[in-house]
Amino acid sequence: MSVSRSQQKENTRRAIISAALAQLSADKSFASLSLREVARESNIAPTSFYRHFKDMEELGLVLIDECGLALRQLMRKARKRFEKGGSVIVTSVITFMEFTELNPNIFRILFHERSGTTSALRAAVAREIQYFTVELQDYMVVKGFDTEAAYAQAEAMVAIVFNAGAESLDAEPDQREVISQRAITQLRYVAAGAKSLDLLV
Amino acid sequence: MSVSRSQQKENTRRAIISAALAQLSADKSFASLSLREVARESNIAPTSFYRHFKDMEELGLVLIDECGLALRQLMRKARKRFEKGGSVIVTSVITFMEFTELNPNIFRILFHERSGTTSALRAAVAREIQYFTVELQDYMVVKGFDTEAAYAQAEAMVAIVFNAGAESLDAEPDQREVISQRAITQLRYVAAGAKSLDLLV
DNA sequence: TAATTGAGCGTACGAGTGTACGCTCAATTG
DNA sequence: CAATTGAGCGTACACTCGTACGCTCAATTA
Repeated sequence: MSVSRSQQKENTRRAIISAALAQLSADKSFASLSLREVARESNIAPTSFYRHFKDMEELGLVLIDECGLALRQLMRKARKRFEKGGSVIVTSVITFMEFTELNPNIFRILFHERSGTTSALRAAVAREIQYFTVELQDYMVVKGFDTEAAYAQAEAMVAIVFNAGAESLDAEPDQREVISQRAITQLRYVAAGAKSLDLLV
Repeated sequence: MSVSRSQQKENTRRAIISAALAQLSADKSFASLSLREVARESNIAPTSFYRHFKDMEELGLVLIDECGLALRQLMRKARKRFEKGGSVIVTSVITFMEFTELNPNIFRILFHERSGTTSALRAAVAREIQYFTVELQDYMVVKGFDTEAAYAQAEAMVAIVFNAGAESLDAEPDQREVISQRAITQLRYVAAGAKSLDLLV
């Protein structure tokens, strides 16, 4: 009945990570989360935390990684959806808004730590968003934009979508549809503007 | 040589407010600022703080108000500038980027508390940004857009400008120009897109 | 089987927190 | 001039926090 040692360690590690994610909410940011709180929630002694992470910052980086992973999966999902037909913009916004509704805390941690107090976390979040942006940029390049115009367009779109996501976090459920529709309109402005001002050929 | 009592009280109040603002930085958010730290910096006893504010949240709301005021003054400045001629978009972006460079902490508190942990502060920041957006919306309505299209356009522009401001906070000085130029490009996309898709007449 | 390893625990410490309570003493009021 | 008011202070208390240290005891290794 004995459990392998490394297996057990991995279990505890996962327990810590999910304990941390579970505690994050609208009223509890990562910065306000203490090592002891995480330890309590994962049913380990405070000092045992150090067997897995050097400090809270290291845990934070892992959390951001998890969130980034979720974001990348989201992108893949959106891509699959609109490859089956339908408007790229509409599909992307719908997919993204679904995501923020189903995993508000994952989105929250990204959005909050983006302007957070720990520069390592800020950098990590910036990297994840950059990844997201570059992916979109590539798509625009294929459509015939030069790299700079494609990046500007992609960045603007990401800013708009994230802004809508943030707005929806505090909004009443019946406002979400309005927010989505507006984001779609805004993305269309960007797409149409970029096309008329900067599309080559 | 005696100083009026209410005068003295107001002085201390101002001291508390500036002490708080002075302590905020890239590494110190309002949430991580303690009552005792503020008291120390303002040269009063911790308990004297309560003679002026019910708790830190009340101070936070006042700080957001101050920042909102600064933001509104900024808008007026931009307006004056471009009424003297020149591109509205270019002037606005330049004015805004000047602001974030000269008062990084004021911008930081707004940007950070927007996704913060205290719902009252989040609401207060949202209100200030909303004010900013509506002001821009009015301008678009005058240009001939209907109210909804004008709001969508204004909101997108605010999201883009704030995004650029946030980016510039962590950027090297020589990157600021690139960020500004990109923001200008992005705003032009929105303006051109909105014009071609939604402009009446 | 005997020795080693290492995850997890309990204790303990110093530092920092918010705030209750009661005092002082100068400005204000009557 | 006497009484009242209230900003500011010091003390004190009951927390929470991160983490240093040394132990245990099951899984692993040799």
